[in-house]
Amino acid sequence: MSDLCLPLGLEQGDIAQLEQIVTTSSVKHAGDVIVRQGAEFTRIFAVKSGMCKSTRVDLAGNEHVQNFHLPGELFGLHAIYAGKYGFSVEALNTVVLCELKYDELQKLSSELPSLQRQLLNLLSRDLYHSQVNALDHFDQSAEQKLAGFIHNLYSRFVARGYEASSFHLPMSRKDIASHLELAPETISRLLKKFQQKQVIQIDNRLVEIKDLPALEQLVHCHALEASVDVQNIGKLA
Amino acid sequence: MSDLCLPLGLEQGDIAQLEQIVTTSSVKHAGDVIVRQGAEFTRIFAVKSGMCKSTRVDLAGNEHVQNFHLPGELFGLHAIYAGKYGFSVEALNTVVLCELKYDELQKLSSELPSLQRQLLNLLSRDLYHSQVNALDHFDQSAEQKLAGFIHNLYSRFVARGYEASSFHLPMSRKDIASHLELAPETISRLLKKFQQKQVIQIDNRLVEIKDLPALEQLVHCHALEASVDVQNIGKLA
DNA sequence: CGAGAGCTTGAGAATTCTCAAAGTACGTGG
DNA sequence: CCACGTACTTTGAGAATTCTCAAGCTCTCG
Repeated sequence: MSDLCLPLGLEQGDIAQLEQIVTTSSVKHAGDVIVRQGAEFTRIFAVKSGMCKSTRVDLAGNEHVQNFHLPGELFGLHAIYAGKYGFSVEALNTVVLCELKYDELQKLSSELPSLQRQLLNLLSRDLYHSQVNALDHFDQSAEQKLAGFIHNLYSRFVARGYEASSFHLPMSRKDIASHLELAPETISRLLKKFQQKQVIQIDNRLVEIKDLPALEQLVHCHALEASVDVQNIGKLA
Repeated sequence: MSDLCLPLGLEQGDIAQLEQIVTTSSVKHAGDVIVRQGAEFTRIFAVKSGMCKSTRVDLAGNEHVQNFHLPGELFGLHAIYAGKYGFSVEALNTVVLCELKYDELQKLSSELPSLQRQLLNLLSRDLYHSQVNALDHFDQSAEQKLAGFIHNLYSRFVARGYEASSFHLPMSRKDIASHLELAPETISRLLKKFQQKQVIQIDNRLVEIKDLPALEQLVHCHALEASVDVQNIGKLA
């Protein structure tokens, strides 16, 4: 449990101190707002189970889905600097959370060097992901983005030890579209296309990955497309 | 100078310690590589003068310009977690840099609470920018992106105390295009369009902002376009 | 002054979006 | 337990932005 909630890699005694001092748990249900954009920053959160989405209303008034938070993942670190949250966070299904008060966490970290190092590592990891992964998916086609999204979810489930060849998407097509900056219609069309290529099976919000190598090909290599299309002409016609 | 190189907001004595222990300076020239993608992480850098660009070769082998680094800005913090740099950094013109060895910085920060806090703040600030600003510019049109880019450069120059109503762009159109994920031809066409609208004056790589409110309108509001177009039909015909 | 990189301009092509309508799932109340 | 309403999803057709390719121009630097 401490592994889920605080993947901090601390020494045993330090973990105990951390949990006793700064951690509380809470349960949220689909649609519950956990954090409101612009609210004062007091806590960081860790997802123990369930899934959340972070959304932001931009300067032009449009809402964007920034990310989805899976079990074992943290959110809120971006708000340390500004002192307020840059996103709203909402539960997509039933979610169990850890909450850590940042002021207590910071105080404790000045006493525990391993905690301090770990905090810097966590921030840096988020920074790395947000700067590097963003670029890796930047100029991709809609097809590559969606394939990358499904594969990314798969990888994150696997990394947490879940058997993830099939999983539930608790978010709407519109949420996925907003996250990838595509139109919901495009998501629909591409999911169907992937299914026709036998790469995935999609039944409402349940995804099953039928051909992982093909999915990985879709992410990186546009060239696959033609050959798969040829293979499937017979089946579709 | 310490203000430029280390905008850390530390107490006086702490600044002195930091500078003496971990800081060295170096000068680079246009085209010099400062950091190579994938190289072992040892240092973070601060730009004292000049401009750099961070680039990354993605998994598909395409190079992207991640960001440009202006005087007073840091780079390298993303690499703490992975232990290696995710980007190559190259000087765009003559650049003076501060270099800080991270292991020494970390050691010092466990002795200086204000430095520790400041490190967390800096990481969080980068994270905030990379997560929030990325979203704010995500689904914008090419026009909004480019206007936003010019306005962002302007703001960063102003924040550092420069008189920035006109400034030099040391990067190529191709670099700008790559940074905004547009084609270089699109950059050319839009710069010309902005000039025709009398929003900026562009002469090769020198930009002059002629109408700041109009530029800000371009960033946020697509509606302006029509009216400006109408105003300029006479002039263009 | 010449060579090469960088920039501009044009025309046609392609991806993705928008709008509209029909179909489907889910939760609530009868 | 079924019926209904609402929200979500799918599908289609046409429209729009941005890209690609190609050619000519220009600036810089040796």
